[in-house]
Amino acid sequence: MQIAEKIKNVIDDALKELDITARDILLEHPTELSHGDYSTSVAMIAAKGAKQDPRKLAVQIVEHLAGKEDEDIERIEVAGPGFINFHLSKSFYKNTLNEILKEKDNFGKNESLVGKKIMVEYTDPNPFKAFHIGHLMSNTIGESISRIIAFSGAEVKRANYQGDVGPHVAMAVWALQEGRGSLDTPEGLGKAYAHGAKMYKEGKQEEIDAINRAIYKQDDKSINAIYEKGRIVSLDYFETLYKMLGTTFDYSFFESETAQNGSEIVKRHVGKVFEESDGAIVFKGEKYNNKLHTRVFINSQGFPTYEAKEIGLAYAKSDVFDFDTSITITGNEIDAYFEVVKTALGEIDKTLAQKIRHVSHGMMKLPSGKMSSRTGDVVTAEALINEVQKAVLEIETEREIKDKEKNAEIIAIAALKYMILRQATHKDIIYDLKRSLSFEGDSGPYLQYAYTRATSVLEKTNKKDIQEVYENRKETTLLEKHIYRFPEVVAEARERLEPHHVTTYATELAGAFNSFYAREKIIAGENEAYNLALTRAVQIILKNSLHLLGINAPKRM
RNA sequence: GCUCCCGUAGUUUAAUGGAUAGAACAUCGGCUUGCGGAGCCGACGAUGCAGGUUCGAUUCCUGCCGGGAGCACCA
Repeated sequence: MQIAEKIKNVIDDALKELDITARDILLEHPTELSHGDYSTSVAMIAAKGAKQDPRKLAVQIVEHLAGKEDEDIERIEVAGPGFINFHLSKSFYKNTLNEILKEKDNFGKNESLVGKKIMVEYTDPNPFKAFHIGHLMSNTIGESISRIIAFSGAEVKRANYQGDVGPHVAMAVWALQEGRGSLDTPEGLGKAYAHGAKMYKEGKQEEIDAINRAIYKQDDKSINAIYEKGRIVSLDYFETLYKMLGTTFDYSFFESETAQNGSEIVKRHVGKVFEESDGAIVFKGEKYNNKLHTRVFINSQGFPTYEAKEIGLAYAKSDVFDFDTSITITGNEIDAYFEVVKTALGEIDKTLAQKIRHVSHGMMKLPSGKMSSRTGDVVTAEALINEVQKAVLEIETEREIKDKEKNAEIIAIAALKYMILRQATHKDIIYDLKRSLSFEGDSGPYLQYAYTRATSVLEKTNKKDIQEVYENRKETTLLEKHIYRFPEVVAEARERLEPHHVTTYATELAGAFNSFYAREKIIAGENEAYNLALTRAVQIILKNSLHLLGINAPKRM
């Protein structure tokens, strides 16, 4: 049984003996470590209903808890205005340590999602356009969420949805026909797109619309040739990025595939769900919810918009994988549209709509101003990675590392992913170049560094894989108060779909380990066996944490 | 104008309604026998404003101020 659950049961028993009813017993970790490992405020909450002094009630509860201390719970006491604090015992710490040593890569897993099928859709870059920081955010967050729910036992399928048809593609193809940009490289395509987007506004709308039509219909050989080649160049390029970032998709969906079915479904429901307006087919969201607004699903030219394609996508997904939940990860700029689409889908297929969940993340902002792939004023993910990698290589010059380039790339990606995963996902990130090139303090490299240190210590002994520890230390360390909490952190990150809980925890653990490392002599010290076991436990948990964040844990750096 | 999101040290941020609001960067002051200084220890420093609910509010509610995003044929 988990210790938190055990403590709750003990409290529950005492409350029953006192004939006090409490709906939920809230257990928390006091911020102040001297206040113990767990704390509950039940007495203060119950005192209200019972019209008693909270502190006196807490004392009464503790009296009924007397004798319930066992090998795990060392001490229970009343503190402050009526908190009941639980201090765990050395044997609990030792047993947990042994559990970690035994579980290794599995430590922290839970079974709360066993049997559940979950599809996670993320990244969603558009062929012919740049893969920019926004896509890096979606990829980083989506990969981490996928791993966190897989750690909870779910069957996870990763999906990517790419916009390979639509006006943006037509703009690029038009510009390529004009000899702008280049069909051979992703940068060339990006330039073509930027030029086409500019010219669309400057009088070339009709020509570009004609190309858009031709791409949908696939009826023009020379356009098809440009389109096909550009599409492949983009997609191949994206694949190299996914490899670098550590993502393997199970499914790739394309707008060219969802467009037709989406259109047909929308058209079938005209009159009931959708209606015609100014030649377009729209959904009047405000009729269903006053927070929603009207959106065009099929435009007056007969083309499906993002909204109709999204309807097609929902069915395409459920055709290939009978999911219980489908999570889509996007920037929060589409929050309003997504709600409209979901509401419209709910009118068509309530069951399907209820399985769909949207997780939106904030925008990456540059101090210099807004990014726009339309004007070509973008920071691509690749350029960003290269820049950070260069800074890592400078630090690495004096180190003896096998493949410095690759190692620096791993560290650079860690730095960037950490920056994305360190805060609540819905908040905007202000990208600070100077900060992303600094690897001190809260950072991906800081976590990796703690991991390499632990690894290095263990490699110096012949006890890389410690099985069990028997003797406890005289004094418990701060580390022991951290390591047993990892499974709780994973559970919380999963419930809220918020990876930053893992990031924060891992950073605290790394900090505690670095302090421990500075203070204790680990090898050949007074508590060698126990300290080595603690080092091994930290190594295991940091590795598992980094895994959940989608960050590599190098042995050297 | 309407809708949604955000406002915490100089800066970037954390905190299931709980105790003295936790970190990091920057600034200032320290750390050689001990295993990786991308590290450690210390100092300074914060909840936008005004009400309300509560034993208790950064957290919930209302209003205001400030920032961002969205509001019909782009995604």
